[in-house]
Amino acid sequence: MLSIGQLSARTGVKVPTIRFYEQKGLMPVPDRTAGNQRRYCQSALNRLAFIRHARDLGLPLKDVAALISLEGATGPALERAHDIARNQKSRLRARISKLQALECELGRIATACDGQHDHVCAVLHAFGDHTICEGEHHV
Amino acid sequence: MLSIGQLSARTGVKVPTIRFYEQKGLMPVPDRTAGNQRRYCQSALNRLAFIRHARDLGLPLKDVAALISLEGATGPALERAHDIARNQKSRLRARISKLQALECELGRIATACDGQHDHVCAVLHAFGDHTICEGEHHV
DNA sequence: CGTAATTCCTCTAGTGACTAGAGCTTCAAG
DNA sequence: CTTGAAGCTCTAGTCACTAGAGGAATTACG
Repeated sequence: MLSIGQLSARTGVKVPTIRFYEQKGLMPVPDRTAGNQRRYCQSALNRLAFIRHARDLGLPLKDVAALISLEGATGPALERAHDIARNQKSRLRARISKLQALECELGRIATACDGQHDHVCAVLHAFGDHTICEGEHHV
Repeated sequence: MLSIGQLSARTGVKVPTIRFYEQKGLMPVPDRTAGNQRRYCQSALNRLAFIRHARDLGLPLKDVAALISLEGATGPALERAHDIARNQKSRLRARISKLQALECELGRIATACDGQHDHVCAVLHAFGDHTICEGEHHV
């Protein structure tokens, strides 16, 4: 049986975050000691790792909740899980290509000034001027 | 002189967002009609484009505010603008590489199940199991 | 067994960057 | 001059946490 602090230490998830997940219905309501402190078992550790992993992958909590509700399910209901994975993948891809365009532009901006600073800085101008951009980046 | 709605239409920034920027001190306090409605001139349009562009580049509002305060400045104070651009570029690069790793993994997850659903779905398992991952992705 | 340090509890409120809605007023077109 | 769109202020909600207050329980040490 783990205290919330031990659970936190083993998963890297902060203590208030664990309580927050419980409040949101993502973590099961744990047993309590006589003194009202939470005690967790192995399955809670697995659940928390699941949440953490899905969050690392960028899923919003409601998608995580949807996946949790599918745990142990079989049959066509599982299409939902695939949808979530596929959707997230395309969101991610769109995000990546946008960010790459922005990185490219930031590179241009960062080198736009010769460092002399004896004039109005080109960096500021570049931040302000969308029309300088070679590619589109307002997705 | 533009109404807030016209300014919104020309920049693609929503009306409540413009008011929000004003409240945060990013947009200058505009003139008002006798009936208390905001009226904007060209410089407000430029300012809003500046904010929007910097936001598109991922800068938080406080960095945008810092850049705005440097507008028209010359001399060594402008190092700050370069810092902001450089910092943002490296944040962005880190973010991109993390997202790429995640995309890769999501691809694996999305194809982890044969679509039969007559067993416990591998997608769910893959979401839960960090150890399957080939590369590290908890940056 | 006593006490001190640490961890835990609940609750509220704050973050960032908006977004939504209520309830009212003003403006522009016909 | 009326009507409907667009404007106003203000509050509250979103998401995913995070921080702090004020107090109770647990653990470690002597």
